[in-house]
Amino acid sequence: MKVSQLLGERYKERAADIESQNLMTRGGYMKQVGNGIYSLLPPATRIQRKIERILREEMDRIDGQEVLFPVAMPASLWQSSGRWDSIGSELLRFKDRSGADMCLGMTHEEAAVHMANNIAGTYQKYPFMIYQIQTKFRDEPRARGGLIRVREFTMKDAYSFHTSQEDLQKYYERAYRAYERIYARAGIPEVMAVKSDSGMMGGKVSHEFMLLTDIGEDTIVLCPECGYRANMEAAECTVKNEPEASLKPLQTVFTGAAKTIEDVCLLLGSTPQKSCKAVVYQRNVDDSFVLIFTRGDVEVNETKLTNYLKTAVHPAADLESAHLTAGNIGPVQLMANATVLFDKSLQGATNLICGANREAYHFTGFTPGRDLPEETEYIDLGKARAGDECPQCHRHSIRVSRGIEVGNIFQLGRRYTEAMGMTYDDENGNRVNPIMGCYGIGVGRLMASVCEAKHDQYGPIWPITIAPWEVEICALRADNEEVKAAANELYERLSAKAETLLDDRAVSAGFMFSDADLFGCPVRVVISPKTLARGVVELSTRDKSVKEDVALADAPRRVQELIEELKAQVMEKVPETL
RNA sequence: CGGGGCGUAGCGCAGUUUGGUAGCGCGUUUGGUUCGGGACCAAAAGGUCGUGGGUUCAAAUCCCGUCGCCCCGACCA
Repeated sequence: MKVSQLLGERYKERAADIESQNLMTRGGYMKQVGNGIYSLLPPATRIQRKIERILREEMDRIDGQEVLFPVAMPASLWQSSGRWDSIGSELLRFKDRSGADMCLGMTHEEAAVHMANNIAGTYQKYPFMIYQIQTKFRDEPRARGGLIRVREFTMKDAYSFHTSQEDLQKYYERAYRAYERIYARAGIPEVMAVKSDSGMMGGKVSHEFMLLTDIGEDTIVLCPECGYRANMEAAECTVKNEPEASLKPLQTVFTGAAKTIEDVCLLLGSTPQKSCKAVVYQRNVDDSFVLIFTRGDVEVNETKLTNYLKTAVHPAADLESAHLTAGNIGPVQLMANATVLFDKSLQGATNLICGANREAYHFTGFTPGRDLPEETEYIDLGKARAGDECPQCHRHSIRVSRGIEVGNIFQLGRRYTEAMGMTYDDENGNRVNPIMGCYGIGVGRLMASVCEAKHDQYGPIWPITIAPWEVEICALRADNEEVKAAANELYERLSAKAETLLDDRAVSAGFMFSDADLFGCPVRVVISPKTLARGVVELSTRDKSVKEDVALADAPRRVQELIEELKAQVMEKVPETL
C-alpha cells in the first residue's frame, strides 16, 4: 500500500480522555458515526482482520467449529430463554413490517442453543464447541472511551456443550489456555484472568481476562504475594476484629447535628473502625427497603448485595417512609420497615458507636455478639480494600487496581438448555439437558486495549502480529527521481516478503515521521538522498530496540530477519496449547 | 434516567453577555522556494452558524421546542 493512495487522514492535534482513542482517532484508524458507533478505516480494519485470524486459529485449535448466527432475531427466540423479559433496555428491540417483535443480538446463547438443538440429540456428538465472529449490538446507557466501550462491536463468542460437569471443567481449562495464547499472540501477555461475578449470564464459575490500566472501568483485587486475583464484584472482604477484654455497656450519648461517621467519630474521639454504619437501599422492583449494617470503614459491595437478594437495588431516596432517621440509624431498638442485613465485618466487633434511631443521639459500647439476637447472620457484603488480608495466603497484601475486561469465560451450566428444552439421549437412553460453557472476546476492545498498553507519546507501537503493516518505507524527498526509483524498487521487493507500506508523498521529513509513528508499523526503513549517497537505508524498529544502516541490496533480507525476530519475541510468551 | 457542558468550513476553535453584511489557526487546491522530526511565501476554494418555530426593520446572537454529541452519576455480558 502506498500512503499517497491510502484513505484517511492523520491529525496533529486531537484531544480525548483516553490515549488509545486519541491516537487511533488522530491516526485515521476510525471515525465516529454516532454515540458508541464507529466506522473503521483501512489501518484498523487490517488490525481487526489479524486479530480475527488469531481468534479463529485458537478456537479451531480447541476443536471449535465456526458458524454464524443472525444479528436480528425474533422475540420468540429470546422469550424461550426468559431473557426477553429479564434483560432491560440494553437489548435493542424493534418491530418488523408485520408488527412482530424483534431484537438485535447482544450475545448469542439462545441462537447457539437453537442451532445445536435437535442436531446433537445423542451423547455421541458431545462435547462440541461452536463459535462465531460477528457484530453485536448493546444499547449501553453510556458508551465511552473510543473502541473500549461501544454499542456496536465485533465479538468472537463461543459456546461449548457437554454431557458432564467434569467434561465442561476440562474444556474450560482448555479455553482458558487458548485465551492466554490469544492475548500473548496479540502482544499483551500481561493480561490476567480474575475470578468474577457472572452477572446476567448466570452460572457459577467465571473468569474475566483483564488488562491492568488506570483507564479501566473494572476494579480488580489482587495479591502480589500469592497471586490471588478477583474482580471487586466477587472479591471477599476479609476485615477482622481484634478481640477486646472489657466490654462497655450500651450507652446513649447526645451527638447533636453530627450525622456522618466522620463527624460522629470526631465528636466522640473514635475511629470509623470502631463504629457501625447503616446503608439503605431499595429494591428496584417494588422500592421496598433494604438496610445493611457494616463496620464504619467498610463499603457495601452492591453486586454482592444484589446477588444475595437476587434482585437489583438502588440507593434509597426517601428514608422517612421506612421510619428511618437519617444519620442516626442503628441496629438496636430499630423500628424499620425494611429487610435488615449485617455485614461480616461486624462479626466479633466490640464497643462500637452506632445510631440510636433517635434524632441527635447515638449509642456507644455496641457489641453485636452481645446486643444482637444470637441467630443473627453475618453476610459478606463488603468491598475489599487495599491492605486487607488476602483470603488465600492471609497476608495483608491486597492491592486494588483498575482494569479493562478484554474477554471472559463462563461455566453456564444448564440454564439455557433447560429453559429452551435442549436435550440429548445419554448412554442409558435418558433424555438430559447438556451443560454449557461460553467464551467471549470483543475484537475492537482488544485492539484498543493493545494500543492502550503499547504506545508512546507519538503513536501506537503495534505488536508485529497485529500491526496494520509489518514494515513502512519512508521515502524522504520522494520528489527526487533517484529516491523515487530506489524506494519503488525496494517496495516491490519487500512487498513480496512482507506487508509493506510505502510513504511516497513529497512531504517534509517531520511530517512523514509523525505519520509513521501514528501508523505504528514495527519495522521502519528510511530511504533518502543522504542514505542513497552511502548506498544504504536506515532500518529501525518502532519500539526503538534496533537502529542500523543496511546496504540497499541487503535491506529486504534484513527486514525479513527483523520481522522474524519480532515474531519470535511475541511467540516466546505464548504458552502451549492444552 | 438524573446533573453539567457543547453543536459555527474537513479538523480545532473565536464570535453569542450588549442583535447590525461570517472570522481565526490547521488542513485542502495552484504556483514558487525549501526540506532528516509536523517548513516558508503568494494566490484560491470551502459555511443551510444542528434543526423547527417565534420575536424583530434585522437573529450565529434573544425566546420556545426538538435532535445530536461530550463529561459526571445510575446501569452493564
